[in-house]
Amino acid sequence: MSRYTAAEIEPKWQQAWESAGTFTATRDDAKPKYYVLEMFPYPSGNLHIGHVRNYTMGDVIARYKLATGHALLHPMGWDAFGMPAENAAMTTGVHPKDYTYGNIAQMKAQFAPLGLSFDWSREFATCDPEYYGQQQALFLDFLRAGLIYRKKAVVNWDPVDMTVLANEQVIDGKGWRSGADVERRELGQWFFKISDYSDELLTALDGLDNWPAKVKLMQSNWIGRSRGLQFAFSLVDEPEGHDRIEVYTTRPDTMMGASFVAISPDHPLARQLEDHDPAVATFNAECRKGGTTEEALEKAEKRGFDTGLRVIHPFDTAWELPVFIANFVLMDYGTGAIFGCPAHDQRDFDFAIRYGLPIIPTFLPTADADPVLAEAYVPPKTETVAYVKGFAGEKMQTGNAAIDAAIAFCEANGVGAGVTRYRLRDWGLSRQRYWGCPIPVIHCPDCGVVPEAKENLPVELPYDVTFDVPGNPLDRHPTWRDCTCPACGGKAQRETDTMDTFVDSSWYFARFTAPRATTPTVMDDAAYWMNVDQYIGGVEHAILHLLYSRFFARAMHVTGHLPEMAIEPFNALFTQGMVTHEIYLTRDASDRPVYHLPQDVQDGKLADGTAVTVIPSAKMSKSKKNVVDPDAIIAQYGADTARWFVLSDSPPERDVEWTAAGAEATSKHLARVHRIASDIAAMDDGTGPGDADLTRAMHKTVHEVTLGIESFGFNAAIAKLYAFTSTLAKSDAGGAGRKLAARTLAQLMSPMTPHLAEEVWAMLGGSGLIATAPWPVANPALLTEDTITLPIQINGKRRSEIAVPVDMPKDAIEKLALADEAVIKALNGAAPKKLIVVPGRIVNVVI
RNA sequence: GCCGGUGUGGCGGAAUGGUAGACGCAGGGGAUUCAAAAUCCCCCGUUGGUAACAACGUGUGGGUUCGAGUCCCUCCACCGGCACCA
Repeated sequence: MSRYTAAEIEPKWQQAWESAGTFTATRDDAKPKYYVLEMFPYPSGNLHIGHVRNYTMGDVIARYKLATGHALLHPMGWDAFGMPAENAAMTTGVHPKDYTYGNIAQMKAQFAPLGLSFDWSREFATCDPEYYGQQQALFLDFLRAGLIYRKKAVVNWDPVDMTVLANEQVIDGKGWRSGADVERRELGQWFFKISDYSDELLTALDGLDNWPAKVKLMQSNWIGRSRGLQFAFSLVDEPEGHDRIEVYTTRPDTMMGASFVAISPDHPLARQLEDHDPAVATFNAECRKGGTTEEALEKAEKRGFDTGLRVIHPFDTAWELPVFIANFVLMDYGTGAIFGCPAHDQRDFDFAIRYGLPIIPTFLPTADADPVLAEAYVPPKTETVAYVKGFAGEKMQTGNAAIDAAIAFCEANGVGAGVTRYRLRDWGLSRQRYWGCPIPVIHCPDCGVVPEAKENLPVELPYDVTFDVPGNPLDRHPTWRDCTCPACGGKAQRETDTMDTFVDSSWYFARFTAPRATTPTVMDDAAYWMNVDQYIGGVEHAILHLLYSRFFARAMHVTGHLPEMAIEPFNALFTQGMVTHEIYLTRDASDRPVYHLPQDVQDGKLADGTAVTVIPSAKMSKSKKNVVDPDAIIAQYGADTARWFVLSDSPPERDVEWTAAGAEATSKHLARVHRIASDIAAMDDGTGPGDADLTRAMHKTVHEVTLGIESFGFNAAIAKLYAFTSTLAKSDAGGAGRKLAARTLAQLMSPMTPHLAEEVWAMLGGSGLIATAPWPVANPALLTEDTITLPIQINGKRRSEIAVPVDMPKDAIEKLALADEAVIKALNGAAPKKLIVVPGRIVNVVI
């Protein structure tokens, strides 16, 4: 009897698929097409167990769709631009290009033994000039179509290294290398006009039936449509060029409770004041310290500066309000100015206490409540329950209706206008970095900003750069910057900013439909393969990547690069959980964190006995070193074991904490399947007493596993396969029946453990490759039992059970239930208060 | 701070509002063996009880329902995102 040796069978079948071209995407009009895509990886150089889980899931879907008769597209590529390559260049001196392509080669080699059904003939990396050149072509088309523009935007500025920092590089408000206090500084940048699509991107979410509700909700909140009032406060003493302050509020019903106006330190008025008043300049400079993230801004201590300016309340010319500059007002949102209503907003309440401002309630929980508040009273948004001091002295109720009424009242009285606003901001794509797609424009002293001519694309990154000083090496490259203006032919300079790597990943799915084309896409191929039928990736991409891709698909349609049917590029989305692991940490002499790999930690200690701090499970990341290397598991047990284990261990949408235990058990199970199959292969054909039972169990399993795969219930499907394996092992069916059952088992396992499945299939005389054998179909007649056990509850607690024919009518079940011994005893002669019979489910006797 | 999610035995987890704990791991017992490995069989939420059985039990506290892990509200803990990490 042969033994299960993964190391022998796995390369053999990988070779067989390769030479048969099993997974080469081929257009075939006789079949439905299916495009399955997993979010492509950043080539860190090391495949970790999270990748294995992610790509195995996609592989299961891909193999299942192939077996159910689809023309399959299942491509793979590399999201290859980004900061890590530049960081490596700075720390180890390796060139980002060599680093990246080296990592790609290494990771591709790690992918090979997993037996994934990728069509490698379509592979590309986003750092291939053939790819980013087409991205530059898209940029030029978008620019021409008015989808890209230039404006100033804030960045994190390291005043010591004189360089722009990513949010990740700002730690507690300080630069990660210099340790200097980071400042917010404005820079001219390129922007995609994604805000033009706010409403479209929001309403189109409704059509995404096969997207997780939580992702649609997150996107919806991110876009953040709000209805509010925009109006202006008149300034009492008008500083030069300013006679009013425009504000936007979603709570116009609280206007009568206003007690101050606050403007952003970046508001034009604040900037003007700072030019004349050193105290304002000092305050504003203080406000500009720290990083640019919304989190940092929101968590910062709320501070204000009284400008001494006063404004007039629009409904009472005698009512003057002070104007503060406040660090919590953001120039990017609304108008960069707000009015504060301390009575009904906790942040404003705290601010009012701090600066001695009045707290004027316009609503109270009840008509007789104390109007002196101890904390802000936030009235319910949707219900109309509170007592309200409304406009012009009358009382009204709160809620959305009141907000609408407030807008109407203000409009009628010539105070502002109701407007719809979106939280979504335009997408800044400029990055002051080397390792990205160069922005193909030229700055000409005579013509200004001039797009590069398409025939000059790709604008390739120069190789001869150095990373010995901070900043973008393109800025100090001796010759690359110099060029001729495409418009006037005079001397000019290239833009040295490169594109945000989110641009790279916003259209790669479209590029896979024609990866070698000399245009970004080919309409005919895009029309055939798009959309992605199933997209799979981490929930951490639920907002930005997916929103940007949805925008890009629309922009590509507008510029003639995608058909209209592809403007929502992902038909179905599955967000898989992350593989997490504990983080092991020590501190160096200057108290900086030093991370350690799990393999270097034993019982909470390093090899030299140093105790490590254990941080609870977190997303695996290279920088935190909490990664698990799948190579060792594959070497010891084989790919099928690794694949089965990552799928069986927990539901795919949930995070899973990796533990080494369990791989051994999986390996034993696969060996058991192999052993059972070889025993069955040796049997003579014929019938046996267990034929009917085995057939029934087989059809049930086909049904359940098929449903499990289609609904991403991989762990539950695997549980059914365990159960069926035991059934088969114990069956006394004849050889013919058992061979069929074993072949079917192999087919059902084939998406998860493709190599073992092929081996078993061949052993049992299956024809051709199991990968392309038609998927088994369950006979519906064999899926139901003749008799079922019905639990009987008394007052909702299970007390007994009865066996009934599956189609027994309700009244017959009632009679049978009332005749049950436990029920008779509980009733004690009395009639039940209520008798609930749910056919096929349960009986509940209420006493 | 804001937005979204998750919480069930020793562990991973299962469960269209209908028998909570499927399946797997770990653990215990047994068979086989000279012995072991491998394999096969049985037990396995907590407490009480010889047992039958009973009570309790799905993060907390409430609610809706004949019936709640599942629906609603409150709170707690953890995870993800917050626009320059990818």
